[in-house]
This record gives sequence, C-alpha cells and structure tokens, in this order.
Amino acid sequence: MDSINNIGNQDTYKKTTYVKSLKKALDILEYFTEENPEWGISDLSRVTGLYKSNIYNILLTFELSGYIQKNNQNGKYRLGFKFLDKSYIVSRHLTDTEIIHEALLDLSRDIPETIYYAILSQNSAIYLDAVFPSPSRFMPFVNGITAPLYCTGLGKALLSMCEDSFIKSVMLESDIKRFTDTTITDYEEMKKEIAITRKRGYSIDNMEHEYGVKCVSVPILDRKGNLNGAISASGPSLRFTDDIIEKYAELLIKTASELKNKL
Amino acid sequence: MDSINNIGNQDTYKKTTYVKSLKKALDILEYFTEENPEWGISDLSRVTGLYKSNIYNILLTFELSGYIQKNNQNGKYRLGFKFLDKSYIVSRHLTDTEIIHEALLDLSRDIPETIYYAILSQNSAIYLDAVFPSPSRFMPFVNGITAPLYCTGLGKALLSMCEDSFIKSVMLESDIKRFTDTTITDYEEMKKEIAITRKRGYSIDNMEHEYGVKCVSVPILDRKGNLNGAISASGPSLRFTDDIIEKYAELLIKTASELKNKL
DNA sequence: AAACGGTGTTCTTCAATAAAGAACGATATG
DNA sequence: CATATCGTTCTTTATTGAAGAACACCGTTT
Repeated sequence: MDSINNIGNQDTYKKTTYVKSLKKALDILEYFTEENPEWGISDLSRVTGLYKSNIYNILLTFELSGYIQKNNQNGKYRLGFKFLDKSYIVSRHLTDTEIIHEALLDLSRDIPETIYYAILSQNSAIYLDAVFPSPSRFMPFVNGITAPLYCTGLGKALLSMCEDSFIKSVMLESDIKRFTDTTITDYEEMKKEIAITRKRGYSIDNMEHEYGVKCVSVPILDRKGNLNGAISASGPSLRFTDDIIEKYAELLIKTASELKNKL
Repeated sequence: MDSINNIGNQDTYKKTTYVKSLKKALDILEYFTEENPEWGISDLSRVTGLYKSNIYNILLTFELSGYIQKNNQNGKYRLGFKFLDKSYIVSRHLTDTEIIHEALLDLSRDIPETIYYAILSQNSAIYLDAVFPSPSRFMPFVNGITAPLYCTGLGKALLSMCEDSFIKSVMLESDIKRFTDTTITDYEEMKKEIAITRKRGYSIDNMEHEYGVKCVSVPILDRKGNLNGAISASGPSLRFTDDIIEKYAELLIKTASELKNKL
C-alpha cells in the first residue's frame, strides 16, 4: 500500500454536484468538538440558523447509524462510537505506521523531548503517533488530535511540501486565529516563512501556538517523493535554544532521509 | 460524566422522519471495511444497485469533508482521516477509561492472557482497551475493533444486561454468520444461553467465533446499575480448561464489582 | 394551581434538489 | 484497432428535504 498524499482537495469545492443535504449534515458534526462535545437540538438550531425540525431529523439519522448518540442522562446528543469503528479501519490500513514508530523510538534515544508524527488532512495536521521522553509525561489518546497548519512546527513542515495555491487557501480561506504574538496570520509573511523552511529543510514553531512551547519539524517523503507526513520534536522553550534546535533538526532530517527509502 | 448505555436504539428505525439521502450516504460508508478498504465508483454502484452518478456525488461530498479520500495511485476511494479526528473527540470524553485501564492492568497480574475492555454500540461490541500478557503478543490498534455480539464472550456479557427485545432484534434482524460449529445462530438457543449467563454471572465463548480461541467475560455496570461495558480474558482453548475459566471468572467478577463503585 | 419559558418532537405543505439515465472522454485490454 | 470499462458530466423530473407552525412535556416562577 502506498502512502497517501491528501492535500485537502481544494478543487472539489468548486464543483457544484455535491449532495447539499449530506454536506449540511456533515457540517453539523463539526459542532461536536472537544470543548463542546454535547449539544441539544435547540442549541444547534440557534448556532447553525437551521430549523429545529431540520436538525432533529439529521441527528436522528446519524443516531440510526451510530454516528450520534443521545445521552439519556441529560437528553443531549454527542458523537457516537461508530467513529471509533471507522477510525480503526482507517488506521489499520496505514501500513507504514510500524516503520515510523520504530523511527520515533530511535529518535527518542537522542532527543529527550516528545516526538510526534502527524499527517496532513484537509486544513489540519492529525497526530498519528507520539513517543514521550519519560512515562510520567505520557499522554493517552494522542492519535487523532488535530492541530492547525499555520502555527505549528508539524503544520509548517507539511505546508512546505504543498503547492503555493494550497498554502494560499489555508491562509486566506480557512479560519486563522492569533494564539500568541508570534503567530503568523498574514499570507505574505507565511510565504516568506515557508520559503525559509524549504531552503533550510526544517520548520520551527517559535511559540506560535502556545506560549513556552517550541518545536522543530521536518516533512517525511516516500520513495516517490510524495508527502507522507511530518515528524517533530517539541518541548519547553527554555530548553529549545538555537543550538539545540539545529542539533535536533539534523537528527530529524537524518531520520526523514532514512524513512524515504523505506516508505 | 456518566456512562453511556447505548443499546443501538431500535425504536429509531420505526420512525420515518429520518433524512433518507443521509442514511443512504452513511450506508455506503459501511462498504469500506477492513477486508475491503478501497472501492471504485463502478464497484460500489454494482454492489449497492445505485447509479454511478449517485455514488459519485455522495463520495464527492464525503471527500469534501474529509470522510472519504481518493487514492491517487489507483483512483479508488477509501475512508478519510476525518474519522481519526472525530474518534479522538469520542474517546476523549470517555472519562472512565483511566479507571478501567488500571483495572485491566491489575487483572493482568493474575491472569496471563489478553484482557479486553469493550462497550456496546449498535449491534456490535467495540474494543476500547486491551492489556497483553507479554510485549511479544502486543497488537497495535485494538481500539475501535468491532466484534459481533452473538458469538463472543464480550458480546454475550453485554447482551446479558440488555432487554430481551434487543437480544431478539440482534438475533433475528441483524446479520448472523456461522463462524464455527459452536456458533449460536438460533434465537431460542441464544435465549437459553443468555439465561445461563445471567444466572452464572459471566459468559463463555466456547470457540464460537474462532477455532482454538476461548474467552470468559463479565459485564461492567456503573453505580446506578447501568451497563457500561464488559471485560474479558481470552486465549488459546488448550489453556482455557473449565477450572481455569471458573478461576478467571471469579477474578473478573471481583474487578467488576470493584468498578461498580468507581463508575 | 396556574401561567410561563424552555425543551425535544410531530405534522403538513411546497419548493428545492436528489437521483435517474444517458452520454461523455479517458484509459486499459485483447 | 475495436471493445470494454472506468470516472465524470449533464439534463430532466419526481422525490423529499426543509420551513413553519403546533405539539406535549418538564421545571420554575408567580
């Protein structure tokens, strides 16, 4: 099985033949976030501007298939276990995961920080693996976390391998938030940043997403040169001096080039 | 957050107000299985009996939202990474997982077999955690595996806490396959089996799903008596003698009763 | 006890659009 | 070179998604 290069198919948006009722229903699922996992019919109606009966019918249909389930304790709706089922099928067929996990473990011996692996999906990076410097810093459920592309090391590493038109659409058409005072929110500035990243071979997250957290990341390509994902080392800014960042970058680049022959 | 007792809402099926185009689209996703992860438009059209243009538009819409992605190498479609994203939100809010994982680890000290935890979702058990007797028997990606209810230890333990009408619908309205010569495919026989399970307090999988694999399982209830899930010990039939099964059952029941006060 | 404001749910009615069906160009096959 | 099959596009019409009002229900408040 080959690696998958999904650059979030922007062209598809221009087509008009998509099923509008389906798109609308899928858009409703986006309201069920980590911060807001449960919704009532009326709340969703208010926030979407759709009629209650409309929301009701859509949620009922999702419930029918297990994608939404009703919390009988409070009558509210939440995402259903069916997503676990489906996500299993997705991850099961990412055959390169064992190879990449080995590479992360190797890196972890030289880098006493958290090592991440993420892939590109639509306008986000999705974490698929992580290795922690010590058991105490272990985080359950990293798999599936989504992170923005424009303000993370992994994101910018992924972007550096994408076409300029995609970078443009991310900066101009997707939701851009200023998380810290170093967050890059301007398209022209991002163009320069990506140019530097491409030339240098690695990306740096200079506390652009979280104060006090820095990160260095490189893209992973497969044998054919297609983008597979990105790996990163991430930790407290105090430990991430320029020297250290450069040292980690070299290690990451070495791993990336080794992986290129295996994927 | 309370435990969720989803018994696959059979009543919903009787309602006619659901969104048919959405249901149809969601049904198409079911064709993307572990065995058959990739589909072309024509193949799906053949197997579903729907028009190619219809399938095309639906897949296009799913692709738009990241639930389907096209494999550019062979032009076929597969499930998208969006499911990973959503499954993360689902598992993130299963707050009892840490407590249950601790319980599995404890059990693992007394039982040198694979210990599973699964919950009920629709007509399936979904694995949410596993602890392995040795690192060599480690299996990545257990989370999200679905297993049938009628022929697994976990499934029958879950069923034993469900209403009879649900058991009936599982046996008569869902897809029942004979995996081995001990698989229970008849509703009347299952009624007896569940009666025994309820009386005994634990279920036994006597190679009903796989030759050579036996399993013993008990349901997990929360403080209020609602079904949370089930835990099991599973391994080669040669090691699962009647004595051993009874011993493991006692340990599982002890764990279940301890969990009852914590959930 | 009665009135209120909130909820999720049901019903009907009509305009929107999902889906049928044919046709397209591209690619593969023999 | 002809045939088969693929994904994709187009148009047409009958289905049905969604508006909108009304419903029953449950707590609070009056």
